[in-house]
Amino acid sequence: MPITPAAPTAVSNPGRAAASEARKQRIRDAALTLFSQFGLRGASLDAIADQAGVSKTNLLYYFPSKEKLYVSVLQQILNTWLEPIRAIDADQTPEAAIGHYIRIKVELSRDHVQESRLFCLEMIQGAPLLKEELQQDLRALVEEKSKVIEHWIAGGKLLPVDPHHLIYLLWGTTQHYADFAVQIEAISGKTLADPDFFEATVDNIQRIVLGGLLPRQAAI
Amino acid sequence: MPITPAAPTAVSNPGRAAASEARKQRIRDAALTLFSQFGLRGASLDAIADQAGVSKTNLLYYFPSKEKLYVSVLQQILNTWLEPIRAIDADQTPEAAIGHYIRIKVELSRDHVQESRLFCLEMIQGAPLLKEELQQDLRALVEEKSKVIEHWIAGGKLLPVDPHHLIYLLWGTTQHYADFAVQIEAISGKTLADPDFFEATVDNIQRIVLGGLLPRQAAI
DNA sequence: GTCTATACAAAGATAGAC
DNA sequence: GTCTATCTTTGTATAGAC
Repeated sequence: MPITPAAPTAVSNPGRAAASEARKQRIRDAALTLFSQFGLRGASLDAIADQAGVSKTNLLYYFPSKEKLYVSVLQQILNTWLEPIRAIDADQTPEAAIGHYIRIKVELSRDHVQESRLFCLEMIQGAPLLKEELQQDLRALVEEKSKVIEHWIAGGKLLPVDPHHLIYLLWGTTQHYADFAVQIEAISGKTLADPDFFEATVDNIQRIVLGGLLPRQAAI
Repeated sequence: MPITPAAPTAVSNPGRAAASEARKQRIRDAALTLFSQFGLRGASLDAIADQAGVSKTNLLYYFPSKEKLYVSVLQQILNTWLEPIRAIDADQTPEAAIGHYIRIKVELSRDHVQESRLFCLEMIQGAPLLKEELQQDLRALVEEKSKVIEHWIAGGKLLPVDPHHLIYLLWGTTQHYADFAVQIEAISGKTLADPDFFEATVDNIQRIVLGGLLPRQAAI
């Protein structure tokens, strides 16, 4: 047994740093659960510490303040969050690229509900802690992908559409399944955890966005 | 001067009830502002009273507890919120009905940002105070309008689509402009208050949803 | 109806022992 | 690194005077 995770003794214990990081991650996970439900102010350190299985004092040893903890959680999310849009590439057909993007985003809504909700909460509050990064990184990323979409349109592969609004529609529509899951469950009686409902969700969004609702006329 | 709004004397003063209701409404408005930003727990009565221009004690005279106030605010929202979907009617063409619905909902996102956000917050938290009404009224309403959509599909006026998912797409997409306004402003530099941006938003959503993105083939 | 004063609990954060 | 005890602030709510 080379590693003793609970060893509280000396300084340069092998595995000590790892154990410390593991505990920090446990606290972040608990924080995500509570922040995503009640927001920064609404969640208490008491409740977070309880959920993480540590004492409040101990939590404050790892994260010196509530806000530091909150920022630390948000930071982790942003990385996950911008991944799918990065994958959009001019070499793909728009059908494949957008269809795939929809699927990936619905998967995110299924597998990372809490992240989606915390992100949403932060936006609703005016994103005081994320505004900078939105205006820098995200804006640049969207601009880059908008060019790809315009390239498709110029090549006649896509009907004319404002790329920004297309992106907003894709975001809004897919995130809705995470943020409003309660409403969806109240109405449809299903969640994305149900494989059939998941596939139906992806399929319907893809069909509406790509093909539209109105029957095609015979003429061009 | 038959009406003395500030008269603190007797009981059956004419205009007394009206003045009382006006003050209650001012408190509700202030509560909406703060609840929609920080949630039920995150908003303090102190801040709400301050925003409404009354003392905290006085606020508690009109609304005996924080939760009562919160519920009172939510109740008002729900009515506004279900209005647009009620207007959907089988006698319209689907193009007109859905096109109009999109416009109305984007108007809501422009004119009732705070309501949209508070509704979103409540959903994210699992809608503890609204779940009942969602499962009853809203579910029935959606079921009714889904029949209209299916009627259109059966008549060949609409391509086959699951009505529920269509409704979720319309909700998600339009509300996004209220709830994620900060993000949109960070990227596009515009808000729905800008008439051009408003029209572009309505137009693009309508075009994507009704017409789709892929160019029509020559054949049927 | 409105105010001052206050009770009482919860919550963030620190001090210091071990 | 972890714990107990404690300080301080904030926040909901009530009592009672005017």
